Amino acid sequence: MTSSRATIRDVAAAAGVSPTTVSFVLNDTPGQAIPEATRHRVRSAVAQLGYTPHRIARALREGSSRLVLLRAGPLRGSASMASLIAGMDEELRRHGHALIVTYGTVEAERELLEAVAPRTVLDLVRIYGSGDSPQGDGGDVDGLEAHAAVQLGHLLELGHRSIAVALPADPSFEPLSSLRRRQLEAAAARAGATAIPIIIPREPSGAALALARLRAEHPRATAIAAFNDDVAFVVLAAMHAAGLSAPDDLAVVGFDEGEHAALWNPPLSSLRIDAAEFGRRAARRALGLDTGAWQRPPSQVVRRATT
Amino acid sequence: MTSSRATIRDVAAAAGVSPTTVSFVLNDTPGQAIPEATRHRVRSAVAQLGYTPHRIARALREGSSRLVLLRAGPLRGSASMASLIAGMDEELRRHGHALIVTYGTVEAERELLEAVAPRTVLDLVRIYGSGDSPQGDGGDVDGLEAHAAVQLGHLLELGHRSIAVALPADPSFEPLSSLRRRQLEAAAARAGATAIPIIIPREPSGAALALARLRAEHPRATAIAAFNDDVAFVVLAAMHAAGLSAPDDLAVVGFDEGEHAALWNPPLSSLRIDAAEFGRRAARRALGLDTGAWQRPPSQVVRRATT
DNA sequence: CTGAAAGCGCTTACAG
DNA sequence: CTGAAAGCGCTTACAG
Repeated sequence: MTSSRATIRDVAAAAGVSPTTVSFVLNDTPGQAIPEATRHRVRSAVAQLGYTPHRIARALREGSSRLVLLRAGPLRGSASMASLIAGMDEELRRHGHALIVTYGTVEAERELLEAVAPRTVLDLVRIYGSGDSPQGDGGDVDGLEAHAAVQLGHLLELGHRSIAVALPADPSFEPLSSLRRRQLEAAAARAGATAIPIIIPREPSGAALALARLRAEHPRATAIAAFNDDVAFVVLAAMHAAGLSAPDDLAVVGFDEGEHAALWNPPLSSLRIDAAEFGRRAARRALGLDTGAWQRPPSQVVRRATT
Repeated sequence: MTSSRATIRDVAAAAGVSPTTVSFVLNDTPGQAIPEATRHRVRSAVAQLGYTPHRIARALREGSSRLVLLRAGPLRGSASMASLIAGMDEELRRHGHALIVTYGTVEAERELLEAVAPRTVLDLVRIYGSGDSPQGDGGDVDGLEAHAAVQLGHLLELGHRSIAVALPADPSFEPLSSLRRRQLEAAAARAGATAIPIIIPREPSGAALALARLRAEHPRATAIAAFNDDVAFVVLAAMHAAGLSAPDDLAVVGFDEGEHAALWNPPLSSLRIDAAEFGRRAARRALGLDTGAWQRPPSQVVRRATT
């Protein structure tokens, strides 16, 4: 017995109708008046034969696959990626689409695009950075801006008024790091506080220098809001080397809490982001669906030893 | 001017031949005696029209895409993944294939498989865990086993003879963690040393308990070979809490060095793995190509403060 | 040495 | 209410 997969013709034969009718029933094609009895016969045949449409054939016919490609870019390793992807994947699947995440180079992507012919290509930095509500509305914004406000809010509540914003030196984080800087500066200004951008290189010597300069030029700075946990770790290492400790000399808070924050010595306070809802919304938008009422993205600072 | 993409018929028309001939030339179909002059005409037309074969149509005809799907599984976040993927991607691309890496759930994968119809599905744990040379040949093995031997060798060279093997408690690391345990036990036995497997939970209290038990039951143990950097970090945190320090009380070495090893307090010695060559070989094997002479996978311990 | 024809499995005007 | 036919863009027996 050869068990090659059932085709739409097999279903048609089993249901005593034409492939056309099967297609109409399966796709709920609008404008067709097919009686419930016929629909039922078709569905039974589908179930019985275990028929599932051939996606490649459909893609050839329709011009593209029911697939969405998500370009992770520099956000690749970020902690909230997992929840974002999970949310997006779930929502996409609910609407018959599958998600492909790409981490690779530009050349590799060209091949991939040709091979899978996705319906949509999403750029994570773009969607995460911009959100879909009007910009500059004074607070009820989404995506990264809201998260940045929560991170800063933690420091503000603790009484800090002069706050350094620690950005990575690695240029591959652009345009994300500039965006963050602007968001934090705006949020600080709204609260009557000061944000001081500083660049933190990964190498210990460079980091030490950046830290020393901050201390010298801005002696009133009492806290550091880091671009992400990794930058916070570099800052913490530089502070340790300089005989400084958190939060006494400088409070430090991370962003997009990863699994190392709690393990670090000292344990790092950081912003925990659940991006699942954000992923779901991005998926709906990509499919041209209504995104519904917006809820603030859930994020909160988990306070540990460094603030 | 409509710029819909060129098809094989357009190329055929431009070259004054049939689509059949174009296909034969483009695919170097064996057994066809096409004169160089004709081939040249075809290639010129291809270049002039910027023709590139429609991958979906080809996939429908051939039954599968020229695509390889790599299942990352629990190795998802591992540091050597990036180099492995880069090597695999490069080699695949050289042979007209593209790589898709999947991190998702089983349900999501089903959809994806249907949608892209990959030529091959690779399971990273399986290929990484087993390698392709005969097992148990006493050293000239590849993949994880060779790496484990290098990690242990570092401790052996430093004079350690009773070495704990710190494994994660998370069951999702199976069967990888059992495999590693066996590899390390075998390598230790060959060197006349002892390997002591211990399970390290992620929670501080559990980790502290595991550490205390090790100290009590195996007072002669002087070193710990960790399953990966994360386990090493948990161990280091537990040691710090217990007032122990590395390497004086216990030497600690990580595995598959990530970006946090150097930043940690204290800086962690760890095994650095370059898996690009491994990825290239796995790609060749997946395509049914000769894998060539094997070279030991490059890995080395970067020594820092903990050993 | 080269081409007409069939067919991969769908969807969708079009006709009745 | 339903179906025959065309066609998405390829590849590959088959025939000459």
